[in-house]
Amino acid sequence: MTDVRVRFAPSPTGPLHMGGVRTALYNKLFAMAHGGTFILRIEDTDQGRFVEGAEAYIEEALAWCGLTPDEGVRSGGDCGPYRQSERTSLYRDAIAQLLERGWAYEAFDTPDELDALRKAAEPEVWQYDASTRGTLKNSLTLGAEEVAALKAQGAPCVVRFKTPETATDIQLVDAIRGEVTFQSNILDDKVLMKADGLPTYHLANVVDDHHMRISHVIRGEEWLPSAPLHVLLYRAFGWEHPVFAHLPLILKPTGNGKLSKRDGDAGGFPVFPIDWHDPTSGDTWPGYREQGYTPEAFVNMLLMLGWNPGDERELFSLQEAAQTFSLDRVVKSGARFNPDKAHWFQAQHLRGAGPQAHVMPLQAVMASRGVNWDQAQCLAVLDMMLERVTFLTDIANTSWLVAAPAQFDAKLVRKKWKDDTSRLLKDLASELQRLDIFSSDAVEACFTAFLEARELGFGQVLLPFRIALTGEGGGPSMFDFSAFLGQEATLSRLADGLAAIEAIRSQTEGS
RNA sequence: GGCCCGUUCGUCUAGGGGUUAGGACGCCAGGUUUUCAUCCUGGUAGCAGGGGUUCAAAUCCCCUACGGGCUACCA
Repeated sequence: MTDVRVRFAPSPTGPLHMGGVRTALYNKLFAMAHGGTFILRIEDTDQGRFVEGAEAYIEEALAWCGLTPDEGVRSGGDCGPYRQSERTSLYRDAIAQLLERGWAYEAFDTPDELDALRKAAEPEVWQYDASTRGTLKNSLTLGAEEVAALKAQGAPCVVRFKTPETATDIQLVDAIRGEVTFQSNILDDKVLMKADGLPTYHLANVVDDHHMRISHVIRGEEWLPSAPLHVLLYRAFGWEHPVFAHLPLILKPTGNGKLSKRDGDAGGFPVFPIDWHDPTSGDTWPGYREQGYTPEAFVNMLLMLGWNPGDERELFSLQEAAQTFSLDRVVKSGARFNPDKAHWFQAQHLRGAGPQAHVMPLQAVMASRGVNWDQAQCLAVLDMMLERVTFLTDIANTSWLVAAPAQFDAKLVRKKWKDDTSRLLKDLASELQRLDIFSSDAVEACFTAFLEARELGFGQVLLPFRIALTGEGGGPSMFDFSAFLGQEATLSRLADGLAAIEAIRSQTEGS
């Protein structure tokens, strides 16, 4: 096999969304699996839709996901420049070649004129194609002098592809879908070069893929309809076309259609890998990174949305995935995105990495909230909490970890408190006060002895103890948590908690 | 409208002529746990419909329906 070279070619018209990230992922994985090269090419030929910051966003998002390109604007490489706006001479040469060989022609029809034609034809669909081009203003119908005159006047001019008049089948073998056939006569004469002198996607794409020696074009299904045009273009140039693989789309979790950026709002999930600050509206769109997802979890979730290894494994690192990834195991149908499953992947990756792995990140998260825990404290908290949370931020949001509870679950208090409960906890407090070493084991031993001496069950004292210290009925081992708080804080929380709870109880009785 | 792609539990999917149609998420139940969560065990639920081909069809073919994409001087 020739060298595998694949590219991800987004256009900097806005933030990359998760569908785009998945396309990049599959490209990267395919390159990794074959010892190939993953290229990032910026398709910035539409100056009208250019968005400031979008290119930087793309690079940063890919980097966060671990999908760093081997070649690209930042990474460099032999086939640069990697921005299409910097490759215009290549496209001009290509156009000259096509014009010379009769595969393209110049057209002078204005957008308004074409719009009018389309309007007039309604409800039929009007196309600029082999059947209509003979009646329009182009270098095929106009004389050479007239064309020259128009150009001399500076009349706007585009170059269109001259689709073959004779209807033939255009067949291509898609690596995911198998054989796909199109009738050539349904194709229209696509604009290859716009009036501003910049190429359209079709031209730039084919020219760059050829010059960058791309072996496999792995892209979204939305490109399948233009694949026959691309095949024709390769033929016109006399180039061999790469292998095509059209990926299924990611669909909305509910309702119809492909996932779009507005869906996140309604569904309460991010659509973008990292936060996007829209420079024109000033809006911020949430990203998976800022939601607390680890890149490994995010990428794993994306991986399984349209691909599977053929066995029952679901949890993969990038390297593991690269070892089994293949295009023929990509699913053909669109995949509805499921936020619940994204959650599950995150929880799996969080726990799978173990407490130690999250010490520094947790320390940073806490610091950003004004809580300065040392590494030992972070580790202790992770040991207690990792299996109870999905995100590290869930820990930061657990307020009783940092401060005595401001709220107590009144219903729970009413249910669990007997008349002697507070008395018991006060007795327990004096026992705890006597401890010289306040470790988890020591607290547990003290507790057990306390219960045995009074012939009490765990539930009668432990749950009230928990409620007094956390305000809630669930959470980690109270022995661990007491040790984490330390003797002084434990006792003061207990005393304050009891006071607050007594207030609740007397209120309840009074009403 | 036209062209192209697709359709297995609610969702992601395995299965490609003979399977009790498998797994995962979710949900429900039980167990473990001082509690919650984790974990374990079990349950729930599916081949879009109709015609063929075949001894035999989720699987191959055709039609229909439905879903999706494209149909710009956007990518």
